[in-house]
Amino acid sequence: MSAMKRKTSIKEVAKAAGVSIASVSRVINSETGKVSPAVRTRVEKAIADLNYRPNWIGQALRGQTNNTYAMVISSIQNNFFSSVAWEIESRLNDRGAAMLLFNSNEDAALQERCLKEVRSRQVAGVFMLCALDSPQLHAIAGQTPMIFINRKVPSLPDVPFIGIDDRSAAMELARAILQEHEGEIALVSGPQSSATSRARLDGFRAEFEARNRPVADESIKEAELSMESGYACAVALLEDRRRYSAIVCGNDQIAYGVYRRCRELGLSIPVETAIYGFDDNPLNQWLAPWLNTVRVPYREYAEAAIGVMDKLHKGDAVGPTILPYDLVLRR
Amino acid sequence: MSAMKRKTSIKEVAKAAGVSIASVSRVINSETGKVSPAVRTRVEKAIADLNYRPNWIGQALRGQTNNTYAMVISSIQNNFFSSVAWEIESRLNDRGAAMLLFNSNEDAALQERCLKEVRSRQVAGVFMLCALDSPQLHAIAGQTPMIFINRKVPSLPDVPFIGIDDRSAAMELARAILQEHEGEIALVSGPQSSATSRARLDGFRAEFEARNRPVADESIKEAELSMESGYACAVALLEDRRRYSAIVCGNDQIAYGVYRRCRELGLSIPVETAIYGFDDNPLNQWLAPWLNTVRVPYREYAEAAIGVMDKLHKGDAVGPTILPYDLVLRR
DNA sequence: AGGCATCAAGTAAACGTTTACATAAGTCAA
DNA sequence: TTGACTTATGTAAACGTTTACTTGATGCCT
Repeated sequence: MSAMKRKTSIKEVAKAAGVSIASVSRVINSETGKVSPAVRTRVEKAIADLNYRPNWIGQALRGQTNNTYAMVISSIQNNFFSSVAWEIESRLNDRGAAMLLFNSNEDAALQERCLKEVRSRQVAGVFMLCALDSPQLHAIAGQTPMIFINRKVPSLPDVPFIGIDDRSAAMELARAILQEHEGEIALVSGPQSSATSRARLDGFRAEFEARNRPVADESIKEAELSMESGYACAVALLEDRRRYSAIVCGNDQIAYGVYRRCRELGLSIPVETAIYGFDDNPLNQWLAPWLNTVRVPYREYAEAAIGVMDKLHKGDAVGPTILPYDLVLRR
Repeated sequence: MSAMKRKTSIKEVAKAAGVSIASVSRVINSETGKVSPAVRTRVEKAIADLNYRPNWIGQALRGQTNNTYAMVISSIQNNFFSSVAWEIESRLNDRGAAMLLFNSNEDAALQERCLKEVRSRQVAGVFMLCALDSPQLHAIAGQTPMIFINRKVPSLPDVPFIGIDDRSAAMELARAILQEHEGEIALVSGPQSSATSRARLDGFRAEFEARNRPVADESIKEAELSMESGYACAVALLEDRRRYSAIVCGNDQIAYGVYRRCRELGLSIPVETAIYGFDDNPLNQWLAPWLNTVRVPYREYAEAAIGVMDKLHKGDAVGPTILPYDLVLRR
């Protein structure tokens, strides 16, 4: 085992084929017509014999574009996020690009560290899947093409955003909820530091109030974007036998946590208490048929993200991309 | 917006600080003592002023190590796999390394394409989370440190493997199942092209036969490692009112698909039919409390993977790492 | 035959680093 | 004062590519 063979370089291929490295390069980049058939075949044979693959680092250093993108994701545990990441990765791969994955874990310090790495690596573009506001984010903006997906950062209004209209989705869901439920309603929102969570909570409250059924303050909890935190909020919410006809959550992860607590308390879902989420993790149709939610078009997110990135590379100005959503009511 | 600023290079920092690029380099790599305090402060000021970050590509080209690893994962949809990937990513990040993520989607052609990319990029190491046998895999072995996680490739016995003893886990689970269920038992195994799936099926059958309760051929299906495929197998398995006391699946994803079909048929889980899986996706405790499974220690996988990678870099020979598992019976 | 395109192949510079080596300046002992 | 040693800094080569430019050969036109 021990020492690994040094990788073969273009020089060795050139020597083996008895040509200059320039010719090898020309063959690799298949500039048809710039090289004679005889040389081409000899070089191709040498490449095959030596099992040569061009060293990407050399290529990247020479040409200023390196075909590597960074994806900073706030929680790889979240099936919705990982689905978006995967869709983007697969499209990047289709064009011979690759994706560095970083998990910020919804932690500003960790995101800061990730972004420093990203900056060193001179990537061709950065996808921020739920970004937090932080200094390195500003350093990257204007230096590297960047896209915010699913959550915008208000202090960077010029960075292209891809998402849905969270406020009006929340309002539409709220209308459906009021229609369905006569009883009391609880809200477990996401962290108010996130623009997305704010917009959702805002939409819910606006609509509930407009219809004259405001939610009492003690029936509103602020969770983090995790199952654990959703669970903890549900524990608080459902203590002393208080019961709700519907519990509306800031996203699906929170809803999963709430679900667990309801199960523990023996509440029948969705008969006694209905649970509402947000995002529609693709897993729901398999594992959470009890969950009502808002379907966010993750495949279109990926499509749009790639399209916007291309435009940024061409130097075009790009505004926000607001995609349509669907209510998923599984009552 | 339009044109992005060219990134600042070491040369500009050197000019701004009025020193040579060598001095700047020395400051960056903080070789304490090799540079005078005066120069150090001037350089540090220039770095801060210009918001300079060393270009990783230059560093990588010069030193032969580039601090980037590749993770090729067979299904990012699978929460167990993505948890392992995440644990590894986080550990790599701790040491200032980064991880390229590729999704092979359990498709040999796609994996081939990913591995070609990997080879070009001259990564420091490759983590294969469920590999398929393929030519590029052999090209990488012996050229770049590589580790197989959760599934070995028999034709490459010298590549370090990290996993559990699938056969004996399956046997132990089979014993528990026989003890619990008097009625008929069905098997929905994973693809027999995978060594892991083979070992599991083998373990189940061996134990069932040893206890004189062999599974009938028509009660064994071979699924792919997806929820969809598990569903399709369950459709076939449960046609014409045939019913099972337990359905044993090759992994949790398959079990989710089986679960969906059982739900559609109105079977009460786990009373009428119990479902058994394998891996214990971390999501189970939240969303699939009905699932019995084998807990594979994903955190230890990551720990071990990093440790083995370090050893490979030192040139040490490494054998397989077999970790302990737990039965998770939620009856 | 001389001049001139056309074409294939080679030469060398450049990309941003690190680092072995050279140089210059300072310290100290004799 | 000189020689030897130490220390701080600068110079230049190297890493593996791509590509503008140069060279040399061939063919064609007049």
